[in-house]
Amino acid sequence: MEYAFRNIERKWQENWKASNAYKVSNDSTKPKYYVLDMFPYPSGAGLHVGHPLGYIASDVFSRYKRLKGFNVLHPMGYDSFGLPAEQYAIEHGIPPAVSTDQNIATFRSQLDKIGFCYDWEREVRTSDKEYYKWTQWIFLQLFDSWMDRRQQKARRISELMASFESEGNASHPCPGEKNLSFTASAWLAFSEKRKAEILMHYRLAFCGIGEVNWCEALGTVLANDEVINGVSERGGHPVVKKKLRQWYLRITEYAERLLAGLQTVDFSESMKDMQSNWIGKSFGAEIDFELDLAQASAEVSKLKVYTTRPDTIFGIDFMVIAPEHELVASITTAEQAAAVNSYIEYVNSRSERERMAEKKITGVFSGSYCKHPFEDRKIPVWISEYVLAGYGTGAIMAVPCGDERDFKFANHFNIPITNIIGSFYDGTEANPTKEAKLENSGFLNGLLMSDAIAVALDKLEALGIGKRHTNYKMRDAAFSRQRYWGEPFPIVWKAEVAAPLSSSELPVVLPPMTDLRPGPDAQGPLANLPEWAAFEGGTREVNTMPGYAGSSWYFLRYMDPKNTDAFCSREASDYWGQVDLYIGGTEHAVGHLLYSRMWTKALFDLGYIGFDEPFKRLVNQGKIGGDSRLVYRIRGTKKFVSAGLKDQHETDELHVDVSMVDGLDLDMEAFKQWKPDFAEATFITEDGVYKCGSRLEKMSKRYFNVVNPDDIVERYGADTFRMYEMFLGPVEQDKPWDTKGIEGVHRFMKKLWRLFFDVEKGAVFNDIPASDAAWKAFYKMVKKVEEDTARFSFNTAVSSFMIGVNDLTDLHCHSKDLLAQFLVVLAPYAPHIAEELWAVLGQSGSVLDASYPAVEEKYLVETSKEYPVAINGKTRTTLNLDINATQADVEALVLVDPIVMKWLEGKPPKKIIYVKNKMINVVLG
RNA sequence: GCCUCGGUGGUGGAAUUGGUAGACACGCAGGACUUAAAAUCCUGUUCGCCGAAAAAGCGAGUGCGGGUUCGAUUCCCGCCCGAGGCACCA
Repeated sequence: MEYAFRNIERKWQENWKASNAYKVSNDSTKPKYYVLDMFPYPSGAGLHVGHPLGYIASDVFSRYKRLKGFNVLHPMGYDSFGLPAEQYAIEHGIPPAVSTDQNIATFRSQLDKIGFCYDWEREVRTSDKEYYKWTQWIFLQLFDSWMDRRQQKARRISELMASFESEGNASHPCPGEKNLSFTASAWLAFSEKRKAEILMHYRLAFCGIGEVNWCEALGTVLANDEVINGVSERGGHPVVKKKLRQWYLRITEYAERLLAGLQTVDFSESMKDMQSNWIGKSFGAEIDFELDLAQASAEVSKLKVYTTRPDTIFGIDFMVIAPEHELVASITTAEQAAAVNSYIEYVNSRSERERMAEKKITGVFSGSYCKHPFEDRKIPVWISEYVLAGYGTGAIMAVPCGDERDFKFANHFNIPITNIIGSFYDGTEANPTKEAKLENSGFLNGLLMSDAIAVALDKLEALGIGKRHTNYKMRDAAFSRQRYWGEPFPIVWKAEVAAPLSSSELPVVLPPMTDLRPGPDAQGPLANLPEWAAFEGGTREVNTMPGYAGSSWYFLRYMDPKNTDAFCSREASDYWGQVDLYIGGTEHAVGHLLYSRMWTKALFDLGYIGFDEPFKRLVNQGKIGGDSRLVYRIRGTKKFVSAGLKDQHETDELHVDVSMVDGLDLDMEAFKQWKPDFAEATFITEDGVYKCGSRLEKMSKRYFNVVNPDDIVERYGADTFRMYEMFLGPVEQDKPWDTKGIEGVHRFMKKLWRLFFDVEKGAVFNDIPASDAAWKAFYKMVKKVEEDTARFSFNTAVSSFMIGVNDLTDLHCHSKDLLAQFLVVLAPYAPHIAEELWAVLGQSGSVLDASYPAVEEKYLVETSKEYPVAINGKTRTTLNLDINATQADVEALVLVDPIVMKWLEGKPPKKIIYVKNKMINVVLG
């Protein structure tokens, strides 16, 4: 009987489906464990072999946990709103809902073939109205909340209003408009519209004005990476910045908690670093400098800068403000007006990307000066794009001797540099040290810079010209898109006031549309449906929510996916709690992970869930790269030259389909038939073989290096595929796909099969008790596999299985009692073959619910060990010793060992080091 | 520039706390079975030296240069290279 994996896998997949083997109950006496994969966007391209890597790892782990007695939640769904479906609709006239359904069907069939243990009854789709009803509902909760900074907790808007009515906003400074301050009586006197405006400045989901990349020709808003050199990627049309009404999430109010929460979760250090760098907390001061405006208007008198180094205040040689700074116009003098205007024009012509990417030094003098607060000197105010409007106050005090960018700027524009750090500054580059003793620094003279920071801050605060300030790099998250294929907002505009719908009016269903042209005035396609937009005497919000809306809370919906009364019952979320293990790629490091952490915190604050970090442990799977194959065409000809000879010609490199190449050898006939262009190709070969070049790169259709898991499963089976993906290397590491290597794993599967069946003899398993040696080999394997699985070292676990099967084969072990237990250990990795053989052995029930074998240590006890004997650290021989040998025993034996004696040359050793269970080292004199 | 991760045979990788470097595989070479192929099995496979060969031995060896240690892929210092992320972030 042969290993007929196709039949076996089909049979058990149907069987498990029929018996609801993967159904998970919220009602269980077992301890819970929640294993989550980052759900996929169902793209039209389907899955390639790189996608399932993380899914397989989480599946193995889920099955392992189940065997260890846990009630395991392991769901799957689709992040099915998104731009590609909308783009596809525009290009092919197929509505996003239709193409999305098709894509999901493809994904599902691909996933099913791999034999995952998902409970599909819990599937979620973010584009399903029963799902996005709750996305909208959560949005309403955020809209109806504000951050109480004193309590560091979100509270209801009604409580804020109550506080305004009794004491104005003195206790709760406005996050949206920093200088806003009013009394209780002033609040009561405000118009309803003004009140709404003020509240909007507090809400966690709020509406404001933001700049977008607007392309007139396409009539649409573009993402940063769709804009190249100031023109659209598609079509090359000009792109300008346009101010638009946009929705935002006030994630900045959670900056501190998002930072603090990182201490409580088990993410990789690099992941935590990425998030804290994104949040970008820094301590410093906001300092007001008095403007010395000789000729400009007197309306403005101060320039506020943010600095992390107030200790360097005496080293200021100039000020720089961002080109977008609100003071630009008022501080520009008449003489400088022309220069400033042309500079601003130049800056406007540059995309954000360009401004950030280039190292070019540009800027212009405004003509105005500031007064130094402690010295009698005037400081010129410059305008330059290296200062960003959105960070700090959009203005800096430049200290060229201590800051590299300031130094380069000063050099470029010949601004004299003041040295406040003596020999620490050599005149050729800035030195950002904090270790120097200050000079030329008035009251700070002689102080160590790191100490001077506090002294300077105290003085500035005492004089009322500056104050300590904690700054965050992170900005509020834009939450609206001028697109169609996303969640509609549950908001109706009435007399320019945003009115939330009530929960009972949800969901606001996305109306079907076939023509997805943008609406007028930079609005999304929904603006083209005035009859839909008109609602209750107002106009619906026609923007939609961004891709990350639905994915910010989906892990909660899996807990209670059918609930029609709540996004998830408190009972369900209390039972399942945090995601114990979250597996996904690093590309979501700052986006999705920060947003979902914020939503979780908000829902926690409002009392809807009992935990404020969603993911207890995060594992980032690496990417599987494609191994591309390249051919080299001699320029201007139809001649292709083999890789080894290509340097002798001027060639163009072309990707060829990896399926036409065996190793590096090109199938030349297949190549000629591949595309009409190549029909007449001729080849310069190396001994008759055309060798392709190779390159590791992203798996992508355009490189012809995509490998479809369906093909692999068809050829080798799901179990082999699963084990091979795990065998490839550590899950967290990027690695190339090499289809050839799968043979080894497949051979392992067949070898395993032969422990049960012989091609000629049929069944060979028997009731003969397994030998101690067999048990020893088995338990050694179990121990290793279990340890490795627990620490996500799946590749070494697979190799332990191989060693185990090799050992049992050598020992001719076919004992049923041992083999049955083997199958349990194997089941998480290769569930189909395990279930089949489990049934073959006549075991009761399903292997999925068997109990995991406990390692019997008695078989693993060693009485002796083969010790390596090193001379001066270099292993020269081995010595078999009793496990309890003492130092004296060892020395006696070592000294009579012929090899050791040879090295000693009759002299006594300086020292003999014996580390029990490890090694012996003889140190020569 | 900054942050993070990495660099080990022809290839993927192993070595969990400083203790036999190269597990397990792929590939390759040779062999067995076969008319042949597939499948399967066996042997070898870090490099160099010595040898007809085998055995044994010697030397080198985990990106490079130092250091700590009886002993370093592992720890420390200084470099080089690669991948990913962030970025005129004050």
